[in-house]
Amino acid sequence: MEKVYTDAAKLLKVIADPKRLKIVDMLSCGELCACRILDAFQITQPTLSHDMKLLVDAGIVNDRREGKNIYYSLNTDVLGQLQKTLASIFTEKENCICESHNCCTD
Amino acid sequence: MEKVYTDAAKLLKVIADPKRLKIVDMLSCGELCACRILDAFQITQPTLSHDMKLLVDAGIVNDRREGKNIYYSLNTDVLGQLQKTLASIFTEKENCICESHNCCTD
DNA sequence: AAAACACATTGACATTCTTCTATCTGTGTG
DNA sequence: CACACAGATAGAAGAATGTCAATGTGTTTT
Repeated sequence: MEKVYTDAAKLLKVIADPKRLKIVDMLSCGELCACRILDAFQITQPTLSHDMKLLVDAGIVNDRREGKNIYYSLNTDVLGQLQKTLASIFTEKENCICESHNCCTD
Repeated sequence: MEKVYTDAAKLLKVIADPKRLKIVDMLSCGELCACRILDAFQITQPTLSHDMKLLVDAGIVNDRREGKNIYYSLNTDVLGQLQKTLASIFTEKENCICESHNCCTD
């Protein structure tokens, strides 16, 4: 499968979850430490840790240690790029990704 | 979990797959029948049928029968709305979804 | 140094997703 | 009407995901 699709799908898979979507929304207002995020959910600490790892590994979120705490923030570049990719997939255009892959020719 | 997130997550889960992302991209260039889509992939007919059902059930794709064939097309409204929701989740704004749910207050 | 705190990792279990084979349904054709 | 064709549905097996309790790791405090 073409890299455009597999790359975008990997990112989408990570945010295709209400919990992680809410985490991204929270982080869009600024950096937050894990404990603050945990407060907003009814999940155990390991579960949040696992979700944060998915977000960080995907490059969607950055992490930073400050003393005992880990602070998370959004990687807006990655999210911005994802939005552009989706726009290009959702809409027909001159430089349609579709055409460049010869998937719409008769 | 807030409806904004669960609703968006449902849509994202459906398109968080390279195959279905490519299908959406193909459809962005115009209506296609199932057999044409099937040609672009190395999957069996029931597998495609299952994927198309996910897309149709999510409201992302419309289906229409014409004789023996089923024609699929994009529901651009749903995708447009999804893009707006994502934009509102990814970026901090006056009317941040986040704030309206009291998840970023100290 | 020992204890406490914040978070990560491990391992297990249940759920969901993916994809297949086999079969069914609806539509047109001889 | 019988047959062929396009696609849907059912059922099953394996893979991936979500979540937890238990434990490990790094950091600060006493």
